[in-house]
Amino acid sequence: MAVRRNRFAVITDAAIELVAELGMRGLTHRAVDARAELPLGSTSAYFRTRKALIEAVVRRLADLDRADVDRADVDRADVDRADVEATGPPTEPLGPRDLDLLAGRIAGLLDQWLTSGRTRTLARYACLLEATHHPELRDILSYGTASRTQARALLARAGAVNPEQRGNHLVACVDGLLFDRLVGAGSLTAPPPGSEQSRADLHQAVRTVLFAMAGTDLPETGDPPTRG
Amino acid sequence: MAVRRNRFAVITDAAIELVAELGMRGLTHRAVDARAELPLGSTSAYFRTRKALIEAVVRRLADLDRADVDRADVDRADVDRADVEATGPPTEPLGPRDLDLLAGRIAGLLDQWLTSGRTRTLARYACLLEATHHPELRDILSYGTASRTQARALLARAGAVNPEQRGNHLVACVDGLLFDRLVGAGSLTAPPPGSEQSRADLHQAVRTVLFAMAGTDLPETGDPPTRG
DNA sequence: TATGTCTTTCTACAGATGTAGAAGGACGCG
DNA sequence: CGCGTCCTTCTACATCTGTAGAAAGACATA
Repeated sequence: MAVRRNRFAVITDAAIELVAELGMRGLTHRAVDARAELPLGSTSAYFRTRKALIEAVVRRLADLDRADVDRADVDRADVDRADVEATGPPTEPLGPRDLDLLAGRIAGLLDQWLTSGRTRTLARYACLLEATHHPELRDILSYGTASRTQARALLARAGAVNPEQRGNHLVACVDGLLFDRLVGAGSLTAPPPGSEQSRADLHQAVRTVLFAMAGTDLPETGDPPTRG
Repeated sequence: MAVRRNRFAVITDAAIELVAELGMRGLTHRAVDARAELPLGSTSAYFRTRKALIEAVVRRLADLDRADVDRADVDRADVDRADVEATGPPTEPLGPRDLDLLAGRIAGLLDQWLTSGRTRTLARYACLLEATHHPELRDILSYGTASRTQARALLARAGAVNPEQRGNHLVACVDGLLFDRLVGAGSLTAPPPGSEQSRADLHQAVRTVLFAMAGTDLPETGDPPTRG
């Protein structure tokens, strides 16, 4: 059983790499065998049909992502610790300083997904697109569920006008910023990913959106980020 | 020549449909023939290699999208006509009313891409992902170039602090909102696409982001959009 | 009408792919 | 040790796919 569980992980991880590097088209039983350095036929034995293989990949991605978001736990904990003086009840409203801190943390998570986690992020988007024509995948891929929950709670605490709606908008916008950098859409002018400048730019964007969704005026910041 | 040009359009359009419905994996020479109701082998004759076929699809998508964005021409023209009294030079700063108008227009364009243009939008995202591992595609797919230009100009006119940067952020966020609705990520709670409620929600989101990026305070609006 | 040049259609074929089942082997249990 | 069960590996095969080239047809010009 332990061996079997391990095999599952080995296979799905190799599959994720393939999807990230070659797209959904590169996801074949034999290719996974080769990538995972398993004897030919292994993947086919574990996941008899291609659909089963894809589902396994999606499941794995969903698990990994959920763990990521939960671990990051953008709101809560440290924030309360950050402004210690306001150790009120959890409904204590978030101030601009808190939002600033949160923006930084969200940007950090995104940055991680763009650098060390780039493979998984690419695979995730590929699967999201795949889920468009395979509805059963969408149920597995509870995409953004964790982040959505956090965003709503966060905005509620910040006193946003409509936390449910705004939470969705926030997640969508932040995902947009992520995707934009992922595919390097504005590659001509954009700073190289992982650079300090890229990080700062991302931070700035997240900050702006977060404050907007929270319905709070942006506080004056010492460094109006200049670029170009 | 006219015939040939027509064939190109027929083939690439059929290919786009396939990509939208089945993903990149569904894009094969023979499948395109079938979909376009052309004799078997036609697509293979026009685009000998698969790479050539993909490039043709990407090229077509880029053309169609550019035309869309240019036609929409979110800024300019009507806006100047809208507040007639301020028929100043084109550098006349945009006021909140103008931004409101523009937000509505952007939302309208997005709505169109989500309903009647859904096929093309899906295909575009598939190609964007494909461009990740085929750099040569990225050059063709000048993704968001037109919209980015418009966004920068718009924000510059609105007096944003850093139009270049903010323009990119705006486009990224708006694309995020588009993608979110496209894949129906929050499908459980989201209103059905094309509905009036969906449109209103989208409008609200765009409005918020636009004002944030323009660095302008949101004016009080009579209808604080409630949902849920 | 004969000829040459395109375009279009058809055919071939090597290799990849999805899927199923047989063969082989480890391992615990009587 | 013999046996049954599960996991693993190997093999088979029908189908699909990419790609190339031959055959057939349209069409203008001499």
